[in-house]
Amino acid sequence: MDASTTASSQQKNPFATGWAIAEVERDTGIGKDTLRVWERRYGFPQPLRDSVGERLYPLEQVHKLRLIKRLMDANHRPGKIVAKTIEQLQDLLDAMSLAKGALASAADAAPQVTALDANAPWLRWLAEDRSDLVKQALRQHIIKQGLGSTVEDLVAPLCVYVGEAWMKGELSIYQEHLFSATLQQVLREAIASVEASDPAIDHHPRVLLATTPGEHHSLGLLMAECYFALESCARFELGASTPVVEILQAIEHMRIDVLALSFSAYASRNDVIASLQQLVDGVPVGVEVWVGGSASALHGRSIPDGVTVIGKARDVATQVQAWRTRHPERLGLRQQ
Amino acid sequence: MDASTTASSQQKNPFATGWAIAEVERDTGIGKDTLRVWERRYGFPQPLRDSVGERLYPLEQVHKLRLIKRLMDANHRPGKIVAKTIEQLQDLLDAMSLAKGALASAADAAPQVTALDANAPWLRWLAEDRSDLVKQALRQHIIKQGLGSTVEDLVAPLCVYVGEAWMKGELSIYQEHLFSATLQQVLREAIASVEASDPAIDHHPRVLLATTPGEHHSLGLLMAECYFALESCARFELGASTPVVEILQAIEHMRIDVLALSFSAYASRNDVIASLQQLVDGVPVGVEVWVGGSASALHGRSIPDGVTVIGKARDVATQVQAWRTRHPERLGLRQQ
DNA sequence: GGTTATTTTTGTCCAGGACAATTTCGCGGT
DNA sequence: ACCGCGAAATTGTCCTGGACAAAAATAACC
Repeated sequence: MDASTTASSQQKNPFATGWAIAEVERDTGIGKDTLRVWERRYGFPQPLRDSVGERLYPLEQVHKLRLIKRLMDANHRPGKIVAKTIEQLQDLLDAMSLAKGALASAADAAPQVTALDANAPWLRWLAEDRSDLVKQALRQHIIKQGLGSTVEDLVAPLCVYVGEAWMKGELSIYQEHLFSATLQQVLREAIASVEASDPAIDHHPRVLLATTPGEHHSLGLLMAECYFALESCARFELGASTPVVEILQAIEHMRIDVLALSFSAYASRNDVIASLQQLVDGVPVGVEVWVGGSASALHGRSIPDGVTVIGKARDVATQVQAWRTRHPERLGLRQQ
Repeated sequence: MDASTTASSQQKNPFATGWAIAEVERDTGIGKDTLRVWERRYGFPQPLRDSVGERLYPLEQVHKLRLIKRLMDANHRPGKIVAKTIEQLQDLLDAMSLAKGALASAADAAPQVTALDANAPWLRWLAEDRSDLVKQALRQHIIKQGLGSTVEDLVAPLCVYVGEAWMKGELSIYQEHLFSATLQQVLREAIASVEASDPAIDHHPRVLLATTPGEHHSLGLLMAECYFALESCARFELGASTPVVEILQAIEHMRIDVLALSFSAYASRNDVIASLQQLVDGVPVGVEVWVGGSASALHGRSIPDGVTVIGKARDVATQVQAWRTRHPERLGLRQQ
């Protein structure tokens, strides 16, 4: 299958025995200090040394480090997994996506199944790098079924599938990046055309969309934005990984009514709760905090008061309508 | 009600006397090791210590470090400038930017000046969070002057201005995020409409657009994409911060002809060169590597062989045409 | 069950030494 | 004056091994 993929990556030195520590850090995202301390504590990685005594990581170890990083992003702890073999790690990755799939289908089976049928070709297209076909099919679905249905019934489950396929190693990172870019393109396009044909005069609530530091996935936010656009709200995208202080400042300066946040499945429980707490404490009175995403912490009971948890993307529409009945005074104001 | 929890709204420490070394590294781009060795050798910076003995850099020293970094990007040597006062450094910088301004205006005075005049209102709009006005004006400019001219004469200088304004503290981070999002929206919109009305049959060269790990700014890439779209190339966006190995894999699987990279001004010299070296070494024969952006390392002499440095965004068009005359065999192939 | 203490785990920091890679300098030769 | 070329200085990164706070897991408690 992909036995050939490793060939191109090594042609560096006359003595291509491995990578220097700085290169490994860049590639895996694991810091130099961390790499050294793992070696000391767990005995892995165990790099060779060059003529000067500097670490030289063989390709296989770099590969294993990449797997470990994936698992750690999914809240595994290094002490438990670093000693395992590559096969065991791969099994863990597979098992993880299975467990998650079971959980999701238990929660709401119906949409999963319909999406599943439709997905078969999608995943193949992605594996074959035919993002043009994906784009085309998505556009068609939007025209036939509408943006709302596309997001809920197609895009959302598709994201789940891609995440799982990535975990299992069926898709590589670049394919995931490509998928994300493709999706963004189509959704933004759709949002623009919704906006262009929007007859609404009033655009309240004014919504700020953001992600807290450490959360780099912004697809969830984009999906939410689709619904806000359909409800003709004024939307302001701060993008991923914005410091809490900056979010608060933006809310004040821009007379925001609703702050919309998104947390992906791999956000750490504490980060989620701490960020939310900081935000609800710092937000001016009258501003609401809505949060969505697949982070498990959102379904717990330790969410701070004053936070509205949005389960399914479609519920954004409901919430907007509820907000409007709660705030009749804001309507009819012609703003900006 | 939760007056007791106000502790969380506090920024960081009870004693906010300075920044930790990791924060300084992130902000200045100077590595931790380097910061420590400067302290040992030159006596600067001389951070305070917290209760545990860890370095705490006062704001003034961080500011001075920023100035030093800028001078070093312009080929100054640390041993010569680290001992100088802030005023002396500022003088050096002023002299430098004067020299460069003179150089630029000698080369092509007209666009510089026109852009500058037009900017005054733009910056004010940004400071007042009127991204709607920015968006509208950009769209108008595209219609009147075309996408190419808009990118080169408006968007590019605007980015420079925003970067400077941010350095001077006239804009906050959230405003920069907002600006970036606004720009992206308009440019993507323009690219889509260029693509829709593209009569070309052949779409070679096939271009992969990406950014190496650590580089989170993708605006430069988007500007380049505009020109690729105008030349009706097939474009594939990998997005920001993609590991080198993944880029190489994508190139092989997708039969890419040209890899387009971008490095922002904040990229560290070594990262730029190391990544480029790894890429040209790993790329299959026949695939070209083009690189652009405001990173100072690109103008140095240590760029690996086989890399094409693109100075101005407009030159992308020239390069594409040159590529096509170099590869007559690829033209006329109807692909995907 | 849910909340609070205690223990373990884990990432980052520190000091001070070393060395390769780059740049500058000194010098002789065209 | 210009150009090459070895020697010397400069500079960033890597090394070891120790330390500790922040976070997570576990235990203990109400």
